[in-house]
Amino acid sequence: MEQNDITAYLERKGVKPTANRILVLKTLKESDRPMCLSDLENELITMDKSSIFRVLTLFQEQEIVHTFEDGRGILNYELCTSTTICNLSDAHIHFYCESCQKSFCMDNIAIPDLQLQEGFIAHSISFVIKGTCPKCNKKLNQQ
Amino acid sequence: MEQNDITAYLERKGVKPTANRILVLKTLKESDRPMCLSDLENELITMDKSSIFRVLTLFQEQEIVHTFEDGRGILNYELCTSTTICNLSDAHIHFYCESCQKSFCMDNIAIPDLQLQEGFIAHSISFVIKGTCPKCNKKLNQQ
DNA sequence: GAAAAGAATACAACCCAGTTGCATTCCACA
DNA sequence: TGTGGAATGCAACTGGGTTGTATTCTTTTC
Repeated sequence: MEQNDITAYLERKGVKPTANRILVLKTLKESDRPMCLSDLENELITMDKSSIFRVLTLFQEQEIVHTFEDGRGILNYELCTSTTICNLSDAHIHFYCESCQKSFCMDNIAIPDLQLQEGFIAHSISFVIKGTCPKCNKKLNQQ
Repeated sequence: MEQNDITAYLERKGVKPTANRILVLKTLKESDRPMCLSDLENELITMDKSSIFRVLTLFQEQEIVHTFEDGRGILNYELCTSTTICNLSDAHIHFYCESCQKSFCMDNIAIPDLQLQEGFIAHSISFVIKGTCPKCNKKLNQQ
């Protein structure tokens, strides 16, 4: 994605496109997997942790990213890919690899209708499967 | 549940039934909901946090309790109700109330078969629905 | 029944992800 | 070009979880 596109996208979302915000959005876009705060810290050595955090918080408010907890209880950030992705209806499942500590999107697994007990009202869901990813399974098998 | 039953249960699980361990197990048994470390801290003022933690760790190893993260990324402890509850096959969904910060078991909602992508191997699952519980919804409606 | 060995516990300190206060810098607009 | 508000960096804090270690308790052995 071009710098111009990123700028335009931020503006469309009502966010002033500062250098840092462009940087964070670009990094998230270029990553094929969700990232946590420390992932971004390691990637963006020019930015302070608190600045990254505030950008991510803003992005969340403007529904540019959404979050979920991986298997360790650590927040992961992921770009919203459509206007509706943040809604309950099309939330998706994440996979957390206990070997390499990375999170993956399981876009292809649909979450079935869940019939909650009387009185419970759902706002969001967080479905995480923990295990080992293909790469790590391969490595483990070779040993 | 009687003290004797608790003692016997611990012994059956290969755990020496010390006063603290009996206390923790009793507290968990008497709670109708999963508890986190600080819940137990507040309840068991005679016990140190680290002691509770070590008892819970031991209970986990002996499959007396299992854990899951609630919506805040905080570990919750819950008694294993059968010999198989800790397996992937009969894991269940939890509900986290964002209003009162309590976790609930949704025993009655079965988790459907999940077809993972090639190469991924699941060890455990953690499905949490966030929202508001019946009690809080009632309160909110009255306002 | 006392001493020795080992397990359980309390206390204190630490780790780390997340968060906040505040001073400084940047930038748009007058 | 000066000014006000937004954005940022730095430092410090919070809270859940965890660990090292000294002390206490329990069990074993003689």
